[in-house]
Amino acid sequence: MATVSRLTMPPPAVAVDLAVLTVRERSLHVLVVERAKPPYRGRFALPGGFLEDGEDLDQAAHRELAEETGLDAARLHIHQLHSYGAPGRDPRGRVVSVCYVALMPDLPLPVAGGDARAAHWIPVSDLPGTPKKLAFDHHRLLADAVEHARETLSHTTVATAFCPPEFTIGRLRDVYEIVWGTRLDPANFHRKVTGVPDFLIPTGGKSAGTGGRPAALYRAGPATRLHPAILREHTA
Amino acid sequence: MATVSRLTMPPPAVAVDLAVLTVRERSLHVLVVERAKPPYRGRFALPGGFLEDGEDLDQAAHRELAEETGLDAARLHIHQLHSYGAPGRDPRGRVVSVCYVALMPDLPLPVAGGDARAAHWIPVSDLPGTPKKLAFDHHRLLADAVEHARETLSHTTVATAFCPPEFTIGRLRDVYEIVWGTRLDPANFHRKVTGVPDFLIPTGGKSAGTGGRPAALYRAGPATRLHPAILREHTA
DNA sequence: TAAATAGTGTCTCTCAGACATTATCTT
DNA sequence: AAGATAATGTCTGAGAGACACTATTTA
Repeated sequence: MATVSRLTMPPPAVAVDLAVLTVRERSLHVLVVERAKPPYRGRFALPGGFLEDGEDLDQAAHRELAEETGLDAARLHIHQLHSYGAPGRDPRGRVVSVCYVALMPDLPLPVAGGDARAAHWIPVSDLPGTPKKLAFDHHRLLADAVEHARETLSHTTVATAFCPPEFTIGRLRDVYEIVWGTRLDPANFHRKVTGVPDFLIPTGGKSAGTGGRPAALYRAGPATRLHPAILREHTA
Repeated sequence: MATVSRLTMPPPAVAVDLAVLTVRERSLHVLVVERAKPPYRGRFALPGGFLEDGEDLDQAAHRELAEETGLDAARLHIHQLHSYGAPGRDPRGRVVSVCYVALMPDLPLPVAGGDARAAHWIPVSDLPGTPKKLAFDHHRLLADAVEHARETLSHTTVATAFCPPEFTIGRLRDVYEIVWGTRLDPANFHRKVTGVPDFLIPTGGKSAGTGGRPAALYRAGPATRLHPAILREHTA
């Protein structure tokens, strides 16, 4: 029965979209591209594209990320999040989108041209208020991605994905504070993150002049889970 | 470019598959159906089917669950988990499957016939050892679903989805012990779950004779999150 | 010098784990 | 009675939050 209807209906297209997040200028930003063609011509959209032949979903996500940003996607933290298939979510026809979240440090974007379309960082905080800045239902995809990132920070080590290869504990704390929109006690945060085995590996270096005592530099260690979690709510 | 290749390749079909889990006979079970047609004819598979026209993914999951089990899916805990699109995962051609997890109490299954195919509960513990009892890559889907269920128990209230409308704290503890494969201290568990606001609502009733002191009956309250979590590992 | 950031020490409160004790049923 | 399960009480250790205090830089 399902097979019959599959043969008699126009089959849905499968797309892969990416919510690429970074922390810059003290706020969470998302990577968007300006659409060159209808529908939603000229509007911002999450980067993405249709699944190609012989390609797994994860491969498609990596390919799209490389095409849109010119970055080596293999080194980024990228994870499948959710699929969206509401009828009418794409005016061209039936499209099921598999959404991926990617977290990356604040790197310069390649200029538009070649494979890469014009890509921009826009602050996520601008979005909740503004009415439908993004094409399709990408507003919803982004909201889900941000919420997932927020929750994931507390019990995993992915916050380091927002940081450059070497960073201070203060920069790591900035990530938590900016993504969560809260303030964390510097002393307790320091004690917490340095107490998790294999989370932060000291490199021996010291940070340069930032108007305070130089901080020790760390790189991300092999740990992926935080036990116990770093709590976001003070209400326990 | 993505659009071009989409027009020149056979478009993938989109399917929805369900890992329906329950706790019965002191082990975690999954609902499987016997395949009536090739491929994998006669083998067990997770219930599922192709997305129909004008249907959202969640709707398709609910429809499939109702068709396969005859149950009112609206009252069950059902949640999208992950999508799978590896080339070759279905010998008939390109199929992208969106997998859902459903948790339900141990209810009688409708007999085969009508829309419903022959459905069976099989214990999940039988699967890791046995080589490829399930059709397609449903082994992987099931493993991911079970792992998700295990992790979700610790920080949400979904364990009550495995219980009948009224249950004792001992039955709830059974759920945790069976799904996690561990033993939990009855006294500490009781103190923990009764201390979470809006998790368990006393109904005033008492359990019948089970060879011990009658236990108070509860129903699931409106709480969805557990703060702090119920820990599965004793290693902190 | 003041201001800013890094890092350590300490106190308290919450809570998980261990386990003793009491309560109430079935056999 | 004995055994089983339910529920409460108590102690201890781990850890989060609050915050005082020291250390080391820039302006």
